[in-house]
Amino acid sequence: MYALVDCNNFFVSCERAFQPELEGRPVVVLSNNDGCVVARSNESKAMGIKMGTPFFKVKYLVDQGKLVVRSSNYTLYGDLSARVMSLLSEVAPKLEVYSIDEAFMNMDGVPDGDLPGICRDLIVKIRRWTGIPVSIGIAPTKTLGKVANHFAKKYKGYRGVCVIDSYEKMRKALSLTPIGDVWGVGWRGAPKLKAQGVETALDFVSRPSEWVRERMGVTGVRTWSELQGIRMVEEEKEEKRKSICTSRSFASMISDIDELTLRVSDFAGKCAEKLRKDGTAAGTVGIFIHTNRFREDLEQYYPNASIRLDVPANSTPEIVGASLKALRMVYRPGFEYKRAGVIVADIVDAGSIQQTLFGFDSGTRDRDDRISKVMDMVNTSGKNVLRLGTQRGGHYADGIRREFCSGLYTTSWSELIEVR
DNA sequence: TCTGGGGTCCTAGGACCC
DNA sequence: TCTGGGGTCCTAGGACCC
Repeated sequence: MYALVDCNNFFVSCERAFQPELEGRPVVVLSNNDGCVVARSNESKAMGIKMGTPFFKVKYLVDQGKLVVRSSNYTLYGDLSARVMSLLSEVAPKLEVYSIDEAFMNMDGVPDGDLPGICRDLIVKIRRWTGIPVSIGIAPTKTLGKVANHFAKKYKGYRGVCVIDSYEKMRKALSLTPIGDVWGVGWRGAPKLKAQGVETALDFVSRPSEWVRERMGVTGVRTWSELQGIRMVEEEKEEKRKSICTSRSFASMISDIDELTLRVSDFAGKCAEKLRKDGTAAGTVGIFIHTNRFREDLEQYYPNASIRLDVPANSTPEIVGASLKALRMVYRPGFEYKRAGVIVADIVDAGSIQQTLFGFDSGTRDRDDRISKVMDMVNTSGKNVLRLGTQRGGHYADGIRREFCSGLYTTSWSELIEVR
């Protein structure tokens, strides 16, 4: 069986873990730039605030004292996530961390009858040791685990743990699950299915597989099988990422190439760091820039460009250099840019890099690799203390609005000094 | 005034090969 | 005017997830 562990309202719960006075109050956490709502407490959900709502639309509630708001604090969330995951790994024979707030425990080998008890104890322990409330869904497939988890969250009677371990329970659960709530269906898929008379997950599995294949392709059939207890979603192998993206929206619009150069350099430097941390190198470096899609009064332009490297690289000078070359290919003056990003792809293991036939570039490569090594040694705190001349005069997150940020409860003292 | 960020997989269609 | 058949690889874009 799988046990899907999902943290309840994770970002809000992290804020509450260190600010107990927020307990019981309507709370939302905002995205970067304090842009939109990305996490809600049960109380703010009950007020009708939707996921993704732009903050300016609910600001009046904050002004009236009816809603508490926090800027997102990913350092804090990452830290608490690691603590929760480490508690899970003590119990699970195999643990797959699926996202910052979610993990699949593969409980194969543990007697089914023991699972509810183990999970109940785990919930209490996680709450006590980290302050984070979690719910657990137990089922033979991951997709059914998701279904079970929904019930565990929704109905208090389950005390956080819901099990689907029989044909009857499966049918019952599917009949109570709207098709749009099924993992893998999505907001585009649901209306199409409803138009064909499929309202619930049970309606869905009652259709023949060919019917599903025609309308939803092979992924649809996978979901269809999983809902009936047939494992189709594979175990995640511990593989490295195939692409890495660092992108940000700007607090205000930018049209100057020099200013864009600073931002793109920073994003590229961050990508290079992530590559080195993974022990990989990228064969392609791409950038994109975007005008503000919400400003219909302004002309829009959203080009992208990429550079193929002769030899995969992960040094800051090489990645930054390629990104700026790509930027110059597509930059056009006269536009107001709101967002930019760097994507590195065609990722390979750093150890397996083949030199070009004649090795013309090996001189600068060695130098660039040494530069990067030193940068990593100095930049241990995650802040760009040491950086290239083209990189911005600070951390890559400069120019990002964080008006409602709570304290840095779990970050180290040296970081604290730097942030102040 | 103000609207996030980081991933994966699948598919259709074009380019190219014989 | 008429103009094969079959295969692979790559890419962009769509859809989905958190």
